Amino acid sequence: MRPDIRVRFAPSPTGYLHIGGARTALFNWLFARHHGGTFVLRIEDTDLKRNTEEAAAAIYEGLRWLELNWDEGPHVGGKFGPYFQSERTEIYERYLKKLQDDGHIFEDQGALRFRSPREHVVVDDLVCGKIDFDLTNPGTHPDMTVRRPDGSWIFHFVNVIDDIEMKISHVIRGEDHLSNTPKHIELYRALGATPPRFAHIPLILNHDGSKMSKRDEGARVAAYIEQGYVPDAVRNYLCLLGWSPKDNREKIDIEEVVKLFELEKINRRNAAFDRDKCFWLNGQYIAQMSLDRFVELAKPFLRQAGIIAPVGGRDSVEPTKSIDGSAERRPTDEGYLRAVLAIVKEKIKLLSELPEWTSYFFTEDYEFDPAAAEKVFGKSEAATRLSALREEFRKIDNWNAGPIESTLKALVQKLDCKTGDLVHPARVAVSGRSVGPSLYHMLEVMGKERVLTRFERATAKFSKLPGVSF
RNA sequence: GGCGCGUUCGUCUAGUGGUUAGGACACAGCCCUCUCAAGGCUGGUGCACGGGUUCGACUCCCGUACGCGCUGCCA
Repeated sequence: MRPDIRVRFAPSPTGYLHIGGARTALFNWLFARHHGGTFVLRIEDTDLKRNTEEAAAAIYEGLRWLELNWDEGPHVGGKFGPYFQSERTEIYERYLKKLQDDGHIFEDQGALRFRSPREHVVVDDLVCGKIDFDLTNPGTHPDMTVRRPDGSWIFHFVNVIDDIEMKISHVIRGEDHLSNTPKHIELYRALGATPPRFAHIPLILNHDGSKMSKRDEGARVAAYIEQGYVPDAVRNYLCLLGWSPKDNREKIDIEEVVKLFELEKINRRNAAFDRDKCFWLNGQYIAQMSLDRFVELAKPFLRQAGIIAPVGGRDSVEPTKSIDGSAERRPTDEGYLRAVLAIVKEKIKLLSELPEWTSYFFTEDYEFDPAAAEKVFGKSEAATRLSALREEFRKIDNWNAGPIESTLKALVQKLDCKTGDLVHPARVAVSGRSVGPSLYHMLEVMGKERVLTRFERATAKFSKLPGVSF
């Protein structure tokens, strides 16, 4: 434990959490956890006093989703609060008074400015190394404003004061602040405070190298939540942007990263966000996670799609009307849901793909993809073969993938056709789609009765009007 | 413009004076196969450029180019 190590993530409540901000938060969190220090969340709402809580909600949501829990800050408190800058005015007044008394402040048309000592300032950065800034020229480095005429505060000033007050030991932030750092150090010195250690981490850019702005797709953490990314995967990917375990591992547990993480090992170059790799990593996480975890993550997406009941607590599958108007008989238990999810788990890369991959398991009113129907049932033998397959399936007593497969294969021999000649019609018949999970497992999960019913219906549907488009 | 940071396959990276420059994603081909994936195998593409230093530079130094950031009474 290193109680002296205190870091903070200090976002402005803009109404969303930027992916770059998320990584800054992540690196702060990793550093704190690595050393057993404290991770503080501070909301820098100097500018916008209204709707702060609302705008900050997206930040909380993003951080919680990534499981970057803060030790001090909004909701959890702490002995260095308040953690909203809008509530710290007296503190800033006090520091301003001190600077004024010491002659560091002068008025400029109503605004207050800090008079620079006009010296060289060396920033000894943990990531970038020692950098010498020449602040002697007022033309290139004007005295910074600390308070506007209307009394509102400027970021540089309150940021430094809060870091002093909150006893921040290491400032880990985006490289866009590197050039501001010498100014901040001047402030620390004028206040007689020891500056914290600084670590400026590289920025995240778009894939084409341009700066990622809030408008860019993928800039908001919320977008990943909506698209069905797994938090562990996104967090893992973010770890790899500017940091590396150096042993060629890509998928790496967060506990392991906490163990290995060091600021000195962070890259200095900006990194482009590679959506493909993040997507791939997400698939890896889904394929390798436990079924329990997958079910837990899948439920919100299934609820939203109306596939399972939108109630909290119980996720029973509600009967809906089938095509002929009678109430469907289908399993309403968790077991069926788990069985369905188990066979699509290794197939999907995003949780948002779940509805299209699972809806037909839960309703008789599933759509038939016209292209798939045309391709498979365009051949006149398809319906006949499906009918024959139904007859063979009808005889199966132990309805499991094994017997289902051997029965189908036996019929292939008998009819002297290819496996696909039976598999494809069967797949389209029960799902309406040409792609899906392993057929035999899918049929097993659906249950014999349901499969036979669907086969029958599809046979009728596709043998009636040969040649007519579906 | 000034100041600062950066520059290894398309992208993320390993590499710190002597390597056939390694891995991953993406891409192409093959295998597997009931579809789609997954998995396996194979392949191509890289040290921005120019000077130094050195027996020897991807590795060190200087310059150029390019990229990014800062240069606000934004954060």
